[in-house]
Amino acid sequence: MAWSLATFNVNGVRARLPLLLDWLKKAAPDVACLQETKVMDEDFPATAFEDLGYHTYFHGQKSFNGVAILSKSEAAEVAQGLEPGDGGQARVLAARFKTGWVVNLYVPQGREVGHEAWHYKLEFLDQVAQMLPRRFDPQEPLIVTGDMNVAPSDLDVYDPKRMAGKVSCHPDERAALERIEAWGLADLFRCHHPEDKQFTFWDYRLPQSFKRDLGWRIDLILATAPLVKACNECLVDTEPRGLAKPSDHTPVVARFE
Amino acid sequence: MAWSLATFNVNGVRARLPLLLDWLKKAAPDVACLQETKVMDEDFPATAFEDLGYHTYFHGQKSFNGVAILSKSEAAEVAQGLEPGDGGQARVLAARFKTGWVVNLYVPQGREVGHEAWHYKLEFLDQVAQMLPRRFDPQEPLIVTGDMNVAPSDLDVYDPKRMAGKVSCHPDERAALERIEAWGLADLFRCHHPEDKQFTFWDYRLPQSFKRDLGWRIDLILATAPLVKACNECLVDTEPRGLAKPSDHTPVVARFE
DNA sequence: GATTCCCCGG
DNA sequence: CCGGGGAATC
Repeated sequence: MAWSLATFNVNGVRARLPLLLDWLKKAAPDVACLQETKVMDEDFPATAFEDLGYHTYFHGQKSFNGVAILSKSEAAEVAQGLEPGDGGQARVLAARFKTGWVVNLYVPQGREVGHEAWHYKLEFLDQVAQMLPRRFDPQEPLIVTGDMNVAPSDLDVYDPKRMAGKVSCHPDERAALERIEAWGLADLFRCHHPEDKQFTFWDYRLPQSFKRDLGWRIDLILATAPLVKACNECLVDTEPRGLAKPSDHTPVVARFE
Repeated sequence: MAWSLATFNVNGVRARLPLLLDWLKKAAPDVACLQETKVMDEDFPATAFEDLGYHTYFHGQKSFNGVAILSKSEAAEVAQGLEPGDGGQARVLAARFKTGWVVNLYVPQGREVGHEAWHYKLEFLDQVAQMLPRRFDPQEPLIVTGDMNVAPSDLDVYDPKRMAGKVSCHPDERAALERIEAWGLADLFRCHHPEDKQFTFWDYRLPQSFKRDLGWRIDLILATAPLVKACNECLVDTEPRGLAKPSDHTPVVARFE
């Protein structure tokens, strides 16, 4: 049976609620992975999503970070956080459905290369790489998705020369992402669009960044072999970024047969 | 020639802009006196009002207070502040039109009876009372309007027993307002509606205050004899308080022949 | 530029 | 409850 999954860094679920609900009604993904919900669990607007027929799973904290999974079908199992730990930050939420496990990540942004936050980012990516073989099997259906805060290649940034060696484009970050993929995950968007310069994030601070398409592709849907095979489409839905009061990110959607 | 004047404590011009523009289009007062604009002069959204055919006069400060006068006709003279002074707070703006002077006041709220801010409120009212005979003639057309933060009588509060002696209902505040009126000003709403319990302000903090009509009449239009005579209507326009994202106040409108 | 929280003031 | 402002983060 066909199904679809989306990832969307909403930059505040509460601030994004009207836009997000409209988008869910239209796009109707079976599973939606949200990042940067920026809300404590007791304040998560669960009923708004339940009204649209979604089960809601969320792992938040005050002010920052926060991840959620919305799903039309109920999860058989849910897991929060990373082993051995993710520094008390709400950045990882996984849920098991009939279609397999879905791991939703909000990878640290890292501030600047060399900054303490950047070392934490590399450590975080490394912990993801270590967690995968411990908990999963690359032969089984698995999605690892979210805001990776890494542009996998120079095709994935608007100005690779200017960004070379900078945060999100640094070789150490790319190597860390490649180690995650090397275990047995493929970047679905890139599988289906090997040449496309298509972004998922446009910085608010860059004037007219979206209009001028000065962006980054850092929101990824990675999948193990069975789901790579089953995936018949993976696209960036650029519309929500163009609406009023947008997130700085836009959703990525994958469809499976 | 017939004309109309309105007073409206907007509680933030910028936050109230859509509602305010809609209301101005509908009600189309020739003169609108705004209080609590809460904006510095360089950030006053003048063009939005100019697009509706208003001249704009404003006297603001950062964060608090702030008064403005919008007028379909140009002012011949404009004066800010009180003599000898109003403590550096932007609470007074006067403008002279062909129809006479209009003095727009945002009287201090006073926090609590006995509080330093309350003494400042009494002092402010006293300064208004002293300024009137110094600058104006009660035989000439003059409007003194705005948020007086005083309910003139027990008819002007939802629960006079509970409010007796409290801020906005204290005898000293009422006496100060009466001294202002005694010089030669009449409360136009009360002239036209001697018995009506009609409010202009409903506190956000009281649950359902507007729905349950738990309010105060503290926004007044006072006029000298020639304009009392010319006034054929004075009403509270209750509609804006019922809309989405309302101010805690609603406009009062007077019409003159 | 746009979140969030926390403070002040009504 | 809601406005504005300031700090921190991305």
